[in-house]
Parts: sequence; C-alpha cells; structure tokens
Amino acid sequence: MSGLTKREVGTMSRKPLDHFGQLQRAVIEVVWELGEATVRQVWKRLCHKKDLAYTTVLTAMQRLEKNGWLRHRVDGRKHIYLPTRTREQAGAGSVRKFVQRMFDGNALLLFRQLVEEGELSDKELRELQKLINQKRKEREK
Amino acid sequence: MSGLTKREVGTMSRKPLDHFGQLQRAVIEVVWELGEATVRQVWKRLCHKKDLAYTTVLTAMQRLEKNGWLRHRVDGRKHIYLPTRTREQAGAGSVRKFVQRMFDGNALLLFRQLVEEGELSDKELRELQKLINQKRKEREK
DNA sequence: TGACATCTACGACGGCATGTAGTACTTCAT
DNA sequence: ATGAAGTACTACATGCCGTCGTAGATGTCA
Repeated sequence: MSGLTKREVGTMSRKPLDHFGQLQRAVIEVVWELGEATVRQVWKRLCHKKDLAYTTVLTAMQRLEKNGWLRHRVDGRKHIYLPTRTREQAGAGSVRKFVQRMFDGNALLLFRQLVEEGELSDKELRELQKLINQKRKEREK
Repeated sequence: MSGLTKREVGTMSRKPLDHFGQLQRAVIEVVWELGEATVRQVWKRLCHKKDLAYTTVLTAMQRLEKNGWLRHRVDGRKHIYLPTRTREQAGAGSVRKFVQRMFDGNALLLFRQLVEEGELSDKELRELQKLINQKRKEREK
C-alpha cells in the first residue's frame, strides 16, 4: 500500500508549478486572475496572443483538472472551473519542492546561494533584513 | 539566424538541473563527486542500487553530453567524462531559472515567500541574518 | 421548426524526453 | 585466438504536452 490517505492523494500534486508546459501554465494563470472561469473565457484571453482552437484550451483545462490543479462546478451546460489552490499556495508548494530537490530540504542553503551569488542589491539586502526582523519579533510574541 | 554565438550555444543548457530524470541526475551527481569518470566507474556506482545495464548508463552519459552537461576527453579506447560546470554553478543556474520562472526574476519575492512561509527555524533566521550582515560588510569595502 | 451556435466528451497524432537495453564493431590483453 | 571492455547506433515503451477534429447534446433565434 502507498501509505497515503484519500485526503492526501486529493491534496497531492506530483508536479510543481514550474514544470508545466506553456499552455497549461498560461491557462491556470488566467483562472487565478479571474477567480473562476469557463473554457470560453480562458480561450478568449489566450486566442489573441496565439491562434488556439477552443478545444485545445478545453483539453488543457481537463488535464489540469485531472492532475488536481482545477476543479469545476456545473452551471447549466457550462463547466465553471476553479483553482484548487491559490496562486500563493501553489507558489509555496513549488518552492518547497524546489528546495527539496535541489538542497535536500535545507532552505538555508538556498538562501546562502542567493545571497552569495550576488543576486541582490544593497537595497534588497536591507529589505530582506527588515523582513527577517519582523518575522523574529512576530515569533517572540 | 538565432543570434547566438558558438560559445553561447556551448554554454547554454535549456533545462535546469532539477528537471532531470532520476537516472541522469544520479549519473551527473556521481561525475561531480568523482571529478571525472568513465562509464564503467559510474555504472559500478549505480548498479548496486539498481539493476542497470552498462549501456543504459552509457546512453545516459551520451545524452548528458549532447545536452551540454558533460564533455569527454579520449584516453585510449576510454572516454573520460567531465562535468562542464561545477555542481555549484549548476545549482546557481537552476536557482536563477527557478526565480525567473516563478517570480519573474525577482529574488526578493522568493525570500519573502520562504521567510513568511515559516520554513525557517529561529536559529536559521539568526544564521541568515549573519549571512546578510557579512555580505553587506563585504560590499562596503 | 430548422439552421446555428455552444458545450463537453473522447480519441488521435506528432514531438520530445527518458529509461532501458540489445547488437554490432573495434581493440586490448592474455 | 578468444574473451573482456569500449563505443556507436538503433530501438522500444512510456508519459506528457500541444494541438485538434468529430460527435453528440442542448440552447437560441428567425
């Protein structure tokens, strides 16, 4: 047996956000933006940028649902799709998985990487310190 | 034309480290560990964990070379493979790409995510502060 | 009512990455 | 000369993605 409960399976998503193809990524971004959306709504947003068949978007959304990123409720003939997680949750999940894959779960190593690598300006460093102090104060309470 | 010089193509890698399959990932880890390695050496390291044909490892290494992660020099009949980048460089590249994909290149957002999300212990927060102070002092000089 | 428009369901196809490995051919050492 | 060791090349299954076409149901409007 897998050792996972139903709930965990339902919550699970094998693939982090940053592993998506461009279409699926674009689709879910639109759904997040709108809060909820029909296929047609998403299609209308995307077909301007790129020639896309309606059914292409449909397929993408069905696959996103199959993989647990979207769910839908029925409204007449329409399916109204909703994200299963907020963008923030999805982002956090991706970060967590990235840290897992790349740094064996040790987030501090990632920080070190970023700080050392000089990706941040002085101003950003100051802001980061502010963030940390805030967090530590918050913890003390 | 693509607008890329030969050197840039040689340096480029379309895929970040964390997008590899398990085999390729395991292989390159071994090569990093050893500094340089023949197929047989890598195979010997891996075949204990999992039944693997020699040629499977060979193929993996050839593909890694094709995609710019390994190169080789010839020694008699042997090919001795070397990484094209250190593990650190590869890690840094992956982080950069991750930040690009997920946070539009804004590393501060990633930090915020990690700090807010409570992934770090108090001790880690303190260490992180130390890191930052160090970096800032280094900058002042 | 009949022609259209909308929807979803389902299947299909090509492309690419990956794991996996067999076979052929060469060369080295005993 | 024979077998071990090496690489090259080909192949195949799988899975994911983008991309649609078609079919069938249902709703709309002249």
